[in-house]
Amino acid sequence: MLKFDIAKKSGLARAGVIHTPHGDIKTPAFVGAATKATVKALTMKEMKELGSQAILANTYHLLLAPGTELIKEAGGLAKFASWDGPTFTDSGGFQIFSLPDVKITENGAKFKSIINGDKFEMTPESSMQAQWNIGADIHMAFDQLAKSENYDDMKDAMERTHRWLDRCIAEHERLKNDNEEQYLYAVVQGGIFNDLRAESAKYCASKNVDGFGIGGVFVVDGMDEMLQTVCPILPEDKPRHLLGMGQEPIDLFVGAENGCDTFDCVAPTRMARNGSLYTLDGRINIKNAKYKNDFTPLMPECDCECCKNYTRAYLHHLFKTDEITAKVLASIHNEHFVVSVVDKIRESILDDTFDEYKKTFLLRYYK
RNA sequence: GCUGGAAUCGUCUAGUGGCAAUGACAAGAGACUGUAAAUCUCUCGCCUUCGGGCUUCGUAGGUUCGAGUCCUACUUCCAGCA
Repeated sequence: MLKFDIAKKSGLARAGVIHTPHGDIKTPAFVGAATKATVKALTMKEMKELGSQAILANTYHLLLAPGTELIKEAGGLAKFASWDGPTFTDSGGFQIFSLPDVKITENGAKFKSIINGDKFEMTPESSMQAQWNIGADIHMAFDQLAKSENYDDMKDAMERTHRWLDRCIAEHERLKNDNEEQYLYAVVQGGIFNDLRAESAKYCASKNVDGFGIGGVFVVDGMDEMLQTVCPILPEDKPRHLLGMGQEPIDLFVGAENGCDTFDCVAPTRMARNGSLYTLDGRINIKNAKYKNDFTPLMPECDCECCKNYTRAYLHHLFKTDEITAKVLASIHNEHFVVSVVDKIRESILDDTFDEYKKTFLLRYYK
């Protein structure tokens, strides 16, 4: 069983430590999205230096390239990517949601390769096998994230996710080896319907898993209420990962406040590549003409490599001339921004100043 | 000096009788939440009560119902010959 120590609780919120075979994660923590075993535009050294504690890769993408057997041969994801720290893998369930032409059957989901168009099927069993090959510390159960706002469709997807969870657990147990430690999170679904969310949380809570992912969240309007439904049902002594949330700082506050321990999101690095950068006063588009002559740091209060050494005018120039360094510096900043926001949330839980920090931060950011 | 060729939005470019005029880049702005994303969308002559109105394709004339497109002259540039 994955070891998770809670150091401090405050309402539903908690600060703790997840002990993985590749190291500890002090929670709440923001996990970097390393979909194809790399955080886009950043080296693992830069990820360490900006304060990232863990990364999350994607099973579907690594299955297509370079293949999960190769990652196993390389010694596992962390070694392959030269990441000295904890790792997660997402199951490929999100691709059911995001890719076109996905066919879902009871057995699994039929995908088309985005690389060469080859058709293949991913099942709960094959996702587990792939994740064991990849060798991340924490695996996600193969789930179905549905698009629908129709209750019956959502219920179908949730129930299938539950049946798939049982198959994931069985396959995970079968693949367990006494010499290896890899852990499985069940994923709570239910979309925008709180009664389904509650049902899914109860189902997942009843299973012998190491933690929980909460999925399909960004389709929800009012995450607060949904988390207040789900988290109290989940066992307190196991970690919870809020899948895919973190573009908006408020999501990190609301997530942590309601008992989520880890987060991942592609938005900070994607937005960085597109020139949308976080500051304490909200996001700015550094490509805008008004930054051409702005010789101040992107965010004076920030201690990342980008903000300590470069000006907005310089970043503006790098973006306008389409220099690779623009994306590197912007990614360092945005990733550092969300990582440090969550780190400060942790500190504020530990010293009982969460409410104050949340209020001050959000008031300024969304003024 | 002679003989050809060329001049279209900031730049390059499409266009050979019905055109406010093609495409690319540049410029201006927006989007992005378990990454098919170094991507995508919108604007890009002026005005508009969004119906439309007005002024445009080196300059000046001409032919025509109608000209960026045809004719004449001029200006500038390019190539070849002197």
